[in-house]
Amino acid sequence: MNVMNASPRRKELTRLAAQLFVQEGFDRTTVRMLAQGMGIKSGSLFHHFKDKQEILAAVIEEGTQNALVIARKALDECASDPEVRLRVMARAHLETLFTDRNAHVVALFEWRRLDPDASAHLSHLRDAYEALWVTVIDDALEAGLIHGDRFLVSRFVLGALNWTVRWYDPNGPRSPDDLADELVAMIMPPPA
Amino acid sequence: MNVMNASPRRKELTRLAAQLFVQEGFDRTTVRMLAQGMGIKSGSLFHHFKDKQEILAAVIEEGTQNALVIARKALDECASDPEVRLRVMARAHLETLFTDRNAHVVALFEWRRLDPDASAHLSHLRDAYEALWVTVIDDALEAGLIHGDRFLVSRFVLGALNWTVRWYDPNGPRSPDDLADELVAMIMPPPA
DNA sequence: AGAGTAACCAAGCAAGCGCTAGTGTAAATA
DNA sequence: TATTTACACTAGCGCTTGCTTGGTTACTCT
Repeated sequence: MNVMNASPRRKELTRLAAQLFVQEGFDRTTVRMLAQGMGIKSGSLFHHFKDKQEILAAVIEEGTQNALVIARKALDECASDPEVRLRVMARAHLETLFTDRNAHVVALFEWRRLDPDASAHLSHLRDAYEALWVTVIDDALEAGLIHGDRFLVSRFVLGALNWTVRWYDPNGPRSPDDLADELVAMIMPPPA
Repeated sequence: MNVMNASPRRKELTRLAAQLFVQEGFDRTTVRMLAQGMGIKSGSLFHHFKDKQEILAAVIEEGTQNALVIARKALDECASDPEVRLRVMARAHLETLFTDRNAHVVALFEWRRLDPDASAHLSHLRDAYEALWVTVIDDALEAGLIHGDRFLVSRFVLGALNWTVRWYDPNGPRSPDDLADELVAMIMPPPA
């Protein structure tokens, strides 16, 4: 097997696996389907990945890592105004969600299929991401932009955003940024 | 096989199936696991259900039907004030979500596993339920309680509510009604 | 030219899967 | 009393699953 690293071939296979996992779900995606999509035979898969579980972990890891990087960058680049930061964070969330859609859908809906080791490792990444959200929400609360319990507000906002993958049509009239702005507007009192 | 009706035994088995589907996921739940949980042999399962698919459909149907009944009743019994109706609808949503938790989690996360026929049939139930939401949201918008696009607002609110099954702990300090009130407060301007 | 290595293939094993066929039995119905 | 019905059993068929084994090809580096 390949020594756990991120060979270019392995990255390629991971992207394709993400797509199949979204289409069929992890459990229904057989190693034979994966292999066929990749243009190789099923046995050859295990040269790149130790087992099927590891493919799932690779997909989720990439998605979560990207989300973290993009969110951090977006926050670094924007002004320190709490309202701007809230809007930027929401936009960044939807941006990753839809540019890296497959990986994120897998992360959201197939997380339970991870074995305990992989889950523990990836939980740290996800916690780091959610910590970003909490600071942004805290600032917005302190500035009086929004109101409510910090814990609940962040859960509700993340829920509303994550659920978009269930109904949002990227080919429709609205852009992800549009969506983000509408959500922020919904939880803020109307402009004076 | 039992003639498609809802015998008491079948209801009992359906409830147990819901629990296993939540614990393991539909695909990973084998007919042998179901049978064992029910205290019978795997072959005997097919006296009550035509096939595994039909068990899934039964679970989802019961959950969705209950949600519709409870929401209609709650709306019938409350005043016509848009704010009250919004709050009542949110409370009813979380009430079904957590009293009938297993069935609803299955409905939310295993819907894709339904075959086309069952899906088409159950879609009508779900659409009827969502139609209730849209009227409530419309009234709240018209009364100026909340603001935004009717379509987006209802999606965001439902997303935030549905996502609660991912993090809410019924044994924690907060009641579902509490949660519902907080969500409504979050999207409404603070009391004058 | 020779050694090393990454990528692949053909073949198939052991286990587990959904589901069927045929039978037994106790209670309800005629 | 005779018949039906509801529910359960045993046994296993046919198929798919994740994964392994042993070997081959093509390329790179010395």
